Parts: sequence; structure tokens; C-alpha cells
Amino acid sequence: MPRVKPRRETVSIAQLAKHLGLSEGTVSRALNNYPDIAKKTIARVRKAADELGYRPSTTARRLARGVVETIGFVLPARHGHQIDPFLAEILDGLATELALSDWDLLVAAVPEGHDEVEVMDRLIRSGKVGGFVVARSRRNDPRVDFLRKSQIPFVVQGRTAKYDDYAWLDIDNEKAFIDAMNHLVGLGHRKIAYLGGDPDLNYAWQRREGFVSAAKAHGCDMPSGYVFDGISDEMAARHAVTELLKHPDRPTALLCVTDAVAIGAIHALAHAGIKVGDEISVIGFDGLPMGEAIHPGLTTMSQASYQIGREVGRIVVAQANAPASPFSQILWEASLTIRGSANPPAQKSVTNAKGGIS
Amino acid sequence: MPRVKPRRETVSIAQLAKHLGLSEGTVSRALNNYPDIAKKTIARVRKAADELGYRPSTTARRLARGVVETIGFVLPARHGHQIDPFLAEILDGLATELALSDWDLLVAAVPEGHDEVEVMDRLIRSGKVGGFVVARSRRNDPRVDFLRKSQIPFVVQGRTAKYDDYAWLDIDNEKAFIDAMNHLVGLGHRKIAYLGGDPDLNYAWQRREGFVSAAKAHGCDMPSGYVFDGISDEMAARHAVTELLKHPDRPTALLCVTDAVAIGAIHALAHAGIKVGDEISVIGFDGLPMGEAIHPGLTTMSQASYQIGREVGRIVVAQANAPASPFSQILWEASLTIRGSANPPAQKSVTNAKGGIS
DNA sequence: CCTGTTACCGAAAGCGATTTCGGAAAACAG
DNA sequence: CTGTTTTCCGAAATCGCTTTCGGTAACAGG
Repeated sequence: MPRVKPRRETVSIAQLAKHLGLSEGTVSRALNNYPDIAKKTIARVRKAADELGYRPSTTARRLARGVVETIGFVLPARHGHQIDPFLAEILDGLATELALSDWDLLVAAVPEGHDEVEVMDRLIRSGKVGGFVVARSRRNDPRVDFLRKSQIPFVVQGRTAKYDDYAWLDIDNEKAFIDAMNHLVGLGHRKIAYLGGDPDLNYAWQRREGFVSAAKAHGCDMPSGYVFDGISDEMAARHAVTELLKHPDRPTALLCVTDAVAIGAIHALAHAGIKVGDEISVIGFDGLPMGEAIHPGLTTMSQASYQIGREVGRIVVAQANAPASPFSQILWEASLTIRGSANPPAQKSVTNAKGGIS
Repeated sequence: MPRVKPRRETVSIAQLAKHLGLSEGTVSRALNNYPDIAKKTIARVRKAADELGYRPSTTARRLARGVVETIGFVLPARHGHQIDPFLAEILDGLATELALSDWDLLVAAVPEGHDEVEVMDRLIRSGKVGGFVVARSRRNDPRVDFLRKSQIPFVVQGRTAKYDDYAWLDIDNEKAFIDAMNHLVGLGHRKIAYLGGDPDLNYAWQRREGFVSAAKAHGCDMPSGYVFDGISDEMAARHAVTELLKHPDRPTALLCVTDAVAIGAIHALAHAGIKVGDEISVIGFDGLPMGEAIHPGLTTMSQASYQIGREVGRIVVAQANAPASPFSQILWEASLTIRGSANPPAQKSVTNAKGGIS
């Protein structure tokens, strides 16, 4: 299926060269600051290039240089879920940072019936990208496994459980949830339930670890039925809360793996006529703007997702420019944002009820 | 600044040709289904290509063909705001649709101090994209003005006020808000206030038109101070609601330009101790999942943003493949999603108070 | 058996840059 | 004024693929 060739009417280096009475090679070297071109000539070429609106064809340049200054980002396959705000923010930051280095951002979706690694492999083989950013890492992540042996620069937002021979930027999720627990315990809570996410996702695992270790450290009651896993959206959160409200030893606080889950939980609690922030405290994680808009405001551990996107972009470009340099591995902290959803427990409930089975 | 040439270790057509004992040209034509290649040969080439994992370099292919199968999407400059969920959904749908046609999606941000048109211009001149999708159109949109005379295929999500000689896909915002008003009036409301967005954004303008015309048609009270403009986020919505609550003739319902605004309004109302869905009804627009998670659930006009993204992708690719064909101009309808935030007005308030100045 | 088609494939010329290599002109030294 | 460096630029090869243009071999018809 041969196609037509709709040649763009843009200026080529040949035209620019003819216009200047120079050879293409000279023009090219002038624009790329080669030392063997007279400064006067460089200036002349620059000026003409500006006037004619010349921009080198990135296609031709890529072919000649053999370098692709484009970062790939594969959107997680949507299994009914919608793309979450956290990813959107990362993308925004990433695009912004890449623009500053004159790199491009290629966003790819995973078609039905394919998987992420397949998509990445095709992007690499067809020479469309020169690096990757991987978001929302899993404990055991095939994407990272693949990229590790692919010779291509990449940065992971998050970490995996096993290997550590690659660049990543992660939030200290464990510490964040320990902090959150400290806050709750400091407020007087001892009966704290946990709405966790898919433990395959490393952040969910890490947060759970933080919760569990802090609960132990503080000697919190941990009756069975206090810890949920696999809560990934608002609806799941509502169901979990419904369960929880039937619990003989009702918790006074709820720690949630994400803001979305926390908001779902708050909704469910409000629906059940329970006053959030009063009868039950809730803490989330993310720092979504929405957390400020709901009632009561959501107390949460905030992470600067836009900044994460930017930093990740910076790292991947740096790595592409200096392949031999050691991997950046950066750990950032989340910060506690206090709003109305977490307060001291209601007085009547401050009894050390006999805990159930852990 | 000459760079190194880190040649990828991928298979080239030359290697494949040598491996097969054929010429490069023949291999190329075989893979592109030229009619003058024996079917047997095509099959043989196909097989070998699969086995060797050959993928043609898109860079070389682009250079040779002079066609760039990439759609550009410029993220709106973030003036403190965060990227909204609606855009994220569109992106997701767009990427998915493009993947099916084997097109790529290039997402660009606007660096500080530049504007969107500049960014688009550079993307075109440097040959990085072969088409554009423009989202969130303004009534008077420089991006559309620019693209109209740029000879490059593009699709606008939304419309502009003036020209109509380009492809677009829009929601019938005016009708949607008339429908919303009909719903409110049907419930018994007559005193309805409006929290509108930036009227430069065409959807905000259209929705406002819908509100105003329906209000007139139904003979609703329209005292001054009932219509707000420029409400773009939750905080602005809160301030507007604060104003509104001081109004001598308090409205019984609130129509909001977006879900985000509606959620901000609900928050403000709840904060003021007013029961949403009871004392005051609220309706939004978008159909964000969050609207289902808040309490009470948000009654809203839903639009299928993911589908919009897909359709827009389909259109732009179609247009790129058949440049001469007429512009697709598609109008979709939003659908009313009823939840708890809009109900008949409280009985005591159902008095036809004397309206203020319109 | 000879000629006219058809069916297939090879050769070669781009596409628009980059980069190496070498040579002419200019600058410097003696 | 000649010989040697520098400076600066042109020529040409390349990157990997597409596509046009012939040309050979096979096949048909007479």
C-alpha cells in the first residue's frame, strides 16, 4: 500500500545552504556549534535560519545521529478503571521537564489483548523511543525485568521488591504510613483499621508494612477483620466499610491506602450516618485537591506528584546523556496534611476493649 | 556538540534481506504488500521477519515516505491548576484509538514563557507530528486559527465561536443545560442560581446560554446575584456559595458548570450546615466517578470523555488518510445521571417570592 | 520455435540531516 | 619570500527504508 508523499513546505537544510551560498555540511556544523566554523559564519547561518524559520527535520536528524530523544510512557491498561489523577499529574510534570531538555513524550496505550511489555518492546524495536518512564511499579514487575536487560535508559517511579540495579524515584511509603499511624495514635486512637490496595503494587505493600509495623510498635488492637487488601476504588472502599461497621469491636480510625479509597470510605460512613472526623477518623494518601473539597476535609499524606513527574523526567534524560553514570535512586517523603477528617476519638470509646485475635 | 552514535542492535532491513538472499527493495515491497511480489515470497519474507524480530525503523520510514504518523496533543499551560480528569480521560481514549491505527501520540507541555501556538508550530516545523487534537476549545481560539491555515489535519474537541471549516466533536452543552434546567423545574424549582466558568471557554459559554434561555423559557426568578462567571475550581465555588447564602432571596437549586465546581459548592454548603439535596439541590456536569463517591451523590449531566477521546482519535486519523474528505462535525449529547443531590425543593420554600431585578 | 505478455525481482535514486576527511586559503614563522 | 601551521569549508558517505524503473525468466499464443 504505497502512500502519497505530501512533502511539507518547510525549509530544508539544502534550501538554507543554497540561500547562504554554503554547503549543507557547513550549515549543519554551524548550527551545531562545531569549533571549526568561523564565528562570523555561525552568526550568519543562525540569522538566516531564524529568518527562514528553519527547523531541522527531527526525522532526518534521528536517522543520521542514531539517537531518539523521546521518552515513552505506557498507560496502564484500563480494566474498567479510569486513569487516576496521580498519573495525570506525573504526566504533566514529565512533559514539562522533557520540554525543557527538548525531549519528547510519547504516550502509548495498551490495546486489548496485549500487554505492557509487548507495547514497550515494539516501541523500542521500531525505534520510536530512546527511554522509558515506568509508573506505579509492582513488587514483581515484568516491565522492569524487561527494561533491565534492554539496554535502554529508564526510570521507575516506585521500586520493585527484588532488583535494585536501575534508576528509581520513590516515596517512602512505609515511613509515611508510620507517620500517619503516629499521628492517629497521638490523637488517642488505638483501634485502627486499614483499607489497603492490591499488594502486588509495591506502594500498597509498603504502606501496609508501615501500617502493620507501627500498629505493632504502638501495641494497637488488631482483631481480625481490621485489615483489608485489594481495595482499589471508591466502591470497594464502601463495601469494606460496610463490613467494618458490622465488626463487634468497631475501630475509631481508618487508615486508607489512597485518597480515592479514603473518599469512598468517607462517603460510605456518611451514608451510614456516622460522623467522619468525630465518631470515626479517616486518613488517606496522595494529597488530591479533591480531598480539600469534600466535607470534612481529608487529612492525608501528601506527595508532590507533579514534582515527581518532573524529577523523573530529569533523571531519565540525564541517564540518557550519560549512560555510564550510576543510577539515581531517590527517596522522597510524604508530608502530613491535616484537615478535618482525623481528630481525637470520641470520649466514650476510649476504653481499652479486649482485642480480638490478631 | 556532536554526539556518539549508540547504534541499536536491532535488525535492519539490510540484514533481513541478506538473510533471505533478496534485495532490500524486494523485502520492503513484500512487507508492504506490493502486488508485484510473488505470494510465496511474501510469505517467506514475513516468516523470516517474524523470526528475526524485524521491525522497520519508523525514523527511516518517515524520512523515506515523508509522512509522520503521530498526533500531537498540547497540554494546556497549568496556571496553578492541575490537569483535570476530563483531559486525562480524553488522553486515554485518544491513545487507545491511535494504537489501533498504529499512530503515535506525542504529548507536549508548554514551557514557561511560551504559548500553545508556539509549541504547535515547532512541533510541525520540526516534523514531529502529522496532526493535532485540540481540547477544551475557547470561543476565540488562537490554536484553531493557527491550525486552520497550517495545512495539517486536526480535530477539535469542542468548537469555536466563529469558523466552522474544520473537524470537531462537541457535546451539545446548551441542550444539556436546558435538560438540566428542565429537570430542576420539573422537580419544582424556580429559584435557580448558576455557577459558571470562564466564558472564554466555549463550553462554559454554551452552558451558560443553555441555563439562561431555559430560565427565561420557564419564567424563573432571576434576581441579580444569581449568575456567577469565572468559577473554575473548588475554591472559587466555595466563595461563590458563600456570597449566595447571603442573598436575600436564597435559591433552592444550584446549577454548576462542572462537577468540580459542583463538588466545591456541595462542600461549601455542607460546611454552612445546609443539607444538600434537601434544602438546596445541586447539579453538575461531567459525570466524574468522584460524583458517585461523595455524599450525597452528585446529580449530573454525564459525558463519555473516554469515548470522546477515542472518537476524536478516529476522526483525526481518518482525515489524515483522506485529506480531501469533508470535515467530520459531530455533536453528542450528555445524559442526565440522577443521584441524591437534586430533589424537589423543601415545602416551606415553595413560595413565589417576588423576584429581584433580572 | 519465435514473439509478446506477465510475473517477479534487482538496481539505484532519493528523504534530510550528520560527520569524517581532505584540501585550499589564510595566518604565521623563519 | 618560502615553508609550515591553522582556519575554515566543501565533498561525499551514511543512516534505514521506500519507490520507480527496467530487465530477466517464465508462460502463453501462433
